[in-house]
Amino acid sequence: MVSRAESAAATRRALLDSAAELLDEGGPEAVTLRDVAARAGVSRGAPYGHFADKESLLAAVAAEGWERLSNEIAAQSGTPSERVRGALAALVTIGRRHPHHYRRMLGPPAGEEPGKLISASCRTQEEFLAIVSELVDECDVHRYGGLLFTGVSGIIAAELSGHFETGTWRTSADELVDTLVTIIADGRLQAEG
Amino acid sequence: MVSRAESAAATRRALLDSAAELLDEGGPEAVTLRDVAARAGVSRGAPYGHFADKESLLAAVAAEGWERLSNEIAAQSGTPSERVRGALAALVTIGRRHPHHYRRMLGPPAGEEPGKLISASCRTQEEFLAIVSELVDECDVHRYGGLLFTGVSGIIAAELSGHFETGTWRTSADELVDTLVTIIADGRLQAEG
DNA sequence: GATCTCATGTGACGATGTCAACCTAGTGGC
DNA sequence: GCCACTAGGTTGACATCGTCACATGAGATC
Repeated sequence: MVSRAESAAATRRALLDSAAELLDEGGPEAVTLRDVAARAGVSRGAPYGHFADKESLLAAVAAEGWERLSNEIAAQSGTPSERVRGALAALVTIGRRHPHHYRRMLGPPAGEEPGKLISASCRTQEEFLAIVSELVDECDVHRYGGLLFTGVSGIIAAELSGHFETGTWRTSADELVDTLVTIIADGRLQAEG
Repeated sequence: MVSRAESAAATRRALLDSAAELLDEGGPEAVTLRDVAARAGVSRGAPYGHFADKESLLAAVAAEGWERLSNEIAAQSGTPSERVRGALAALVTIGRRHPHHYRRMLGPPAGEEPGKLISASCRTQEEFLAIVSELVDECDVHRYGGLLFTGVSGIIAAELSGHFETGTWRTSADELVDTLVTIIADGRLQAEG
């Protein structure tokens, strides 16, 4: 026997997991509220007891992606330079392993309560800034931190859209990420031994 | 009296324009094939005579966005540095004026014939690279050109998602774009007088 | 043990993408 | 100048989907 609260929490969790799976497997158009519910073992109407609508459910999934990235960033070790590279590598990895999830994270906040997704991304970015602050001058933390994060996001987004398979750039996303980090972190102001 | 070919071409154009308008006005979820057709003055089924499906129509709209950007890039004048900044400013402007259109352009190629969208973006990026090649060493053109383009894309994408309104980065998209361009074009290798 | 309270199940409705069949007005051959 | 042809356009129909109002039943509260 399970308490009603436990049962509800389990359902909510199952809905989030099912939605994330379907998103990973078939992209946004494969995420059907009906399929999500079915995979979670509940009926069509059950999700509405936990989420306002489909977009809110997907926003919650995206928010959890930010949480995971935040944890991975916090778990980095080594020199500041290594940790910055590691944090950005975690972002890159999420983008490659879960492209649809990644796009949801970086896309426009949807659903009711868009603030939830925004604040989740904020916490992650603050986590990243904390590492950057050990690497560059105080006055440059936000400028270079923001440039690193949003720049790498753009590079990976371009990769996911196939912009490196065409031969136009004649380079790889990895090389661009490395170039960006090197220019900012190592070349521009080598604040580390 | 109009020839059949002219009429068909006009219908196709009206469909593209209507789709672009609806996309601009209400975002992707507001783009209904029925509404597009109605605004274009034709019936529900008419679009299928010109596009394989809804995604293909939106891909064609996105491709036209790349074409316009390509023209704007080609129209830049001044020093190489000014033209690079102008080209990137054109990208920024599209993102701000037509955020939904912008996201479609940079998003994953959808619909049948994804190659159409890819090749359109390629042409635009080659146009950009042509300018960059006047600014940096030959061996760095693709690396720095790609970094500039994808980096600025990411900065603007972050802005469109509200990541600069939260105070986390404590800076603006404009400053990040300027910082990136300055570091690469002016600071790193000032190949221009 | 009676009642209450939610989480969930179910029926229904409107909207939408898509297709098949039909229609119609330019088009080309005689 | 007439006629069959053809491609673009219209209409009806269908499956699917998000969403809501209502019913239901099992835990929670007294």
